[in-house]
Amino acid sequence: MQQQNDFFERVYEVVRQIPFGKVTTYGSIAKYLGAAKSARTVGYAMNAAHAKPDVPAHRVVNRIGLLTGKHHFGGINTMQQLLEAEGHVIVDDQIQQFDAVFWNPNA
DNA sequence: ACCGTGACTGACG
DNA sequence: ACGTCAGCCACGG
Repeated sequence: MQQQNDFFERVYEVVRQIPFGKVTTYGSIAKYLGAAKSARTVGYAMNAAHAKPDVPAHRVVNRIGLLTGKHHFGGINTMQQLLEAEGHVIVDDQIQQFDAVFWNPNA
């Protein structure tokens, strides 16, 4: 029963495994943790991930590649800039070619 | 212990 | 195709 240990730590561990230039979704992480219905909780965990430099929270977006959590970064454009620095193309706060850069932790 | 909030998602009309 | 509603889990007050 380590699964009920720190839910947040579980999330961070998955996020750290996201390869450079790739992104994933809250739902995929939740599913990987065995709590597919806890996508919102994953997002909440990311809120606390701000204190974890090893957790690239900017690589985590919602299911359509929208930077819903960008406001939680230092600056409104911080998340977008970080993603662009990794080669992503963002238009209207949405990652273009999202399917091509999506990384599924379950796979 | 109860209620409200939230970086979500899927289903319905 | 688009907008709206409800469910879900964890945390703070």
